Amino acid sequence: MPRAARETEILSLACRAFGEAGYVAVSMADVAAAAGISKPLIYNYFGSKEGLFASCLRFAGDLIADDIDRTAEAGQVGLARALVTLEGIFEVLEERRWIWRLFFDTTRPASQELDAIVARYTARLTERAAEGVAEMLAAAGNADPLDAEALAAVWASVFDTLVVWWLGHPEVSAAEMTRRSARLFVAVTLDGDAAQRVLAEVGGA
Amino acid sequence: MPRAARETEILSLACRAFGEAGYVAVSMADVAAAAGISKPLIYNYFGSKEGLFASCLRFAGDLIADDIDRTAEAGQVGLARALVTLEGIFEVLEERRWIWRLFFDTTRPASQELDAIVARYTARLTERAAEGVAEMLAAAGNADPLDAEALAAVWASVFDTLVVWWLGHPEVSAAEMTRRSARLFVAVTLDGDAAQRVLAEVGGA
DNA sequence: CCTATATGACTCTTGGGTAAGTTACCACGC
DNA sequence: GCGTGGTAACTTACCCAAGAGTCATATAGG
Repeated sequence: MPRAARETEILSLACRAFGEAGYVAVSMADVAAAAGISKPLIYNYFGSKEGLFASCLRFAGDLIADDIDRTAEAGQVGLARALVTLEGIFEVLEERRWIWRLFFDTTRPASQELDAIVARYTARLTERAAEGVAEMLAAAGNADPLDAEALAAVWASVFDTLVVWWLGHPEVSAAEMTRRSARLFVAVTLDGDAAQRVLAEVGGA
Repeated sequence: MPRAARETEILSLACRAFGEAGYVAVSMADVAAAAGISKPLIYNYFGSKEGLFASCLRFAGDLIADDIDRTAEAGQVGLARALVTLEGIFEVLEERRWIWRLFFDTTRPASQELDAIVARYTARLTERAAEGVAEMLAAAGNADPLDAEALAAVWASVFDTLVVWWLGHPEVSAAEMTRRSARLFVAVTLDGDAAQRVLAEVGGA
């Protein structure tokens, strides 16, 4: 089998393995066995386990980051923007949901190379998140920079949680997830009066 | 040093190490070095790495679960309930924030014993979360069980994210975090109209 | 015959776990 | 007071499995 085809196959299997089980839980022998080849061939093509993971990140990153940029141009703001972004993510991930988790894998080794790749791809995502969060806080008359930081973290984790929940429910389609997300946002926002009441109680500025 | 005192010291250091770095990233040699003792002593007192982690979970669980029950009795519903719960958690964790992460450590080995301990302590938390989520969805006229499941997951991750963000900002007090959380909830809920507009667009039931 | 594809059979490090022994302390009979 | 034995606290030096990474070698197409 020619190198290019073999590399693609290995990469695809590795993405799934890393995404589903996490970096530490996947051994090079596992990947080799899944691909029906021997370990040295993977080392020949990808150099190291870290190198293989780096290739997975680049593959997944190109897929996701482009979509984030695309949906950001729809011109929505606030929660509507969040929902449009989610819709795009669900569509892109439909047949390869596990690649999402590569970027949130806490078991990957602390290496400058991997950090740089993750940062490169998440930069666009976090930038878009920061824009969306800034819109929401501005609408509420809130200019606290730490609030913005915390809210961006919360949004990222909401996205992550919805995708991970979806991973555990393979029968649910991307379109259904989009509708579900919208329903959940509506349910939560309906309770806004309660939030303001509590805010007044705890004396929040 | 007598056994009880030594055990307490090891446990305290192990909780911090596991909580901050995660199960896989902490070696028994690390813990031993931090405690200024040798590895076999830890094995003598805790049996295994998993046993040590189990003890950490029990220690942390007793602290947190009691508080969840306490705040649940305040009788709040919906977002107000979420905020009261968060307030209690922030107070309890003030001086040992890292123990929160023990229960969300995805790098722990898949063992029946650990699963049981985590389940025992999180049962109360997830039960309370399910109640709160049900209240919110009922108010929105939503009876979809999968929506409830997904929203409970989202809430848990929002709590987790806020605590983890707080971990990274040691100078912020528990009271400040409570106020911050309330402000963020208000900012998000203000945008409810947008959510309903999008829901109509995507055709959500 | 030469290069790309491919492998079996290694090495070496990491880290969980253990066997066997050493020291410190304390109760107790004299 | 003081040997003395027993036990709790503690360590050194090791074993062993898992898994990352390598080397010498084999085969097959141009």
